[in-house]
Amino acid sequence: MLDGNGGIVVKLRAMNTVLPNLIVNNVQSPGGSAAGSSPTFSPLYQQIKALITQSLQSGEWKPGELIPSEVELALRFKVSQGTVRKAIDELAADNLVVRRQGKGTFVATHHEERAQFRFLRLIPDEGVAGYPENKIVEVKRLRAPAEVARLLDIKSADSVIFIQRIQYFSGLATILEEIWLPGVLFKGLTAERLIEYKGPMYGLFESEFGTRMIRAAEKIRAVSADTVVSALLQISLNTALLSVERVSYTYGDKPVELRRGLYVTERHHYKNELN
Amino acid sequence: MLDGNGGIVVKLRAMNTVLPNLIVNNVQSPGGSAAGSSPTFSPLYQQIKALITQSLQSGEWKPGELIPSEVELALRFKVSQGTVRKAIDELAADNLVVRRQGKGTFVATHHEERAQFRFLRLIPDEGVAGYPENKIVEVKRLRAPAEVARLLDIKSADSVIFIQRIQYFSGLATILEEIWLPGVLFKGLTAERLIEYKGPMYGLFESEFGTRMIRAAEKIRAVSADTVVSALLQISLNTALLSVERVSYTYGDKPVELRRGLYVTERHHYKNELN
DNA sequence: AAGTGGTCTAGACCACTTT
DNA sequence: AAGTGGTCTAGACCACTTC
Repeated sequence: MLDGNGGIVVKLRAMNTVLPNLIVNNVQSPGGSAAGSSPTFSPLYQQIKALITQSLQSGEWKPGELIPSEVELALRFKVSQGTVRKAIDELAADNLVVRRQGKGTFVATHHEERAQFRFLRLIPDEGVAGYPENKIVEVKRLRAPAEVARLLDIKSADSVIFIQRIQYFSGLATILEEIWLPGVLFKGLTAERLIEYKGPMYGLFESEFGTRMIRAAEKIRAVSADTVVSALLQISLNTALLSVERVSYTYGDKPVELRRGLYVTERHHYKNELN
Repeated sequence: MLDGNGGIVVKLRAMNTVLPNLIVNNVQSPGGSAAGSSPTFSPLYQQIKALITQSLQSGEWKPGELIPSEVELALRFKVSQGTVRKAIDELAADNLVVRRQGKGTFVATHHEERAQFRFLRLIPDEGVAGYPENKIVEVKRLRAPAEVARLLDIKSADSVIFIQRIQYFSGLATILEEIWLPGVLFKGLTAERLIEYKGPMYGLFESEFGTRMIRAAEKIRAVSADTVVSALLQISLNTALLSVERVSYTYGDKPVELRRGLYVTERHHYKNELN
């Protein structure tokens, strides 16, 4: 059955008992346009990527930690270093890990300068971006409103945590934000924890609650400030504001945060790069 | 002087006269921490990428056309196919080319379904996105205002083309847009050309004026509709609108378009993915 | 059957960091 | 000196498209 000298060896290796869950490349009998070309095919490096992602999700390697070297992973998965390399390339492109030449590959974390502005796109028109002051207005638990439950993919009966906060840039109230989190994932989250914690909220979620946000989708609109909002942000009634609705996802494309921000854009703007 | 058997051969090849402009890896004499580690170093695949980009920019291969195969390019540049492959991988990630398995690699073009919504991020809240109707309000030539000249990196004395248009989604005025273009690059651009041309404006720019937009940076704010704007968009005075200021760039990070859009976000939203 | 991009391997050497 | 990721090569085979 040996029809090559390189590729087939790999397939046999991948088929052995060390990693029975690896799906192997389709080896179709020649000439057979056999019925149903298997739809479950996936390249080896994608399978390796999925396995590494599982280890990230399970916490085998925690945010900020060093993961095994490419050589080690290649031995572990019984594939070549090049295949592991391609898997890690994609994980790095997805911002799940960070490569550092000479040192190794690290699990990405929200506790880093470079990660700070990935989810905070409001930039001062002039000067450099600073991290805002944070004022927690309210924290409470309640049953999920229908719309919140729908977007978080939970039941309406389930408990959610609601947070309202104001962020100040250079002392000026600039962002009014309302956040909904699934209660089951953020059990010990209280106003005290939020107030005492300095640094980005996603850092807190990652370190204290084991939930890491890896991507988000935003819907942006322009709205007018009503009386409640204008009082909280200390602006005139009917001031035009950016409304930013965000759904954040963790591993497995699972939605774990719903957020609505109202941004004052007198001296700031939302920055977006189209590539 | 032969201290290896693989790598050094490549370097010698790269050093030959076929491509004198290729910068070769630093080959430092062993033991010599020689003064001034050359700061102009760049990996081979980056040099290949730059060479291919030059050919794209010069029009050797035009938008929509097939570029030479990886094997051909490898022969032409006297490097391995793998190195060409990595260069093209990055060009594909930058949306400068599109790979199609079994067919080849094509120069990206704005005349494609998939490219339509790369620069148009306003999405209907419900239903599927359709391409808007276009109404040209005004086209004129004038000397560049100071701010426009600054952003387009031209002189204030230089001529620019100003376009004002309204876009209708499902018959409703939704986007009021003002566009400034460097006069020298868009000589024959008239209201007639714009009106008769069906399809995306960037397609027209690419096909008729040889200027291809490859990326853009946007600044988004919320503003209130004044009397002029509310009349043009047929909305109430002081309606909150999205203001989207865009600078678009062509090859070599050269700014070639300035655009300001005012978006009605009653039934639409600006969609953004944070990765 | 031939040609294209896509995957996978194996091995060499380079650049950078730490010991 | 040893270990890490980064670059480059060479060759095999696979998947897809076209002739």
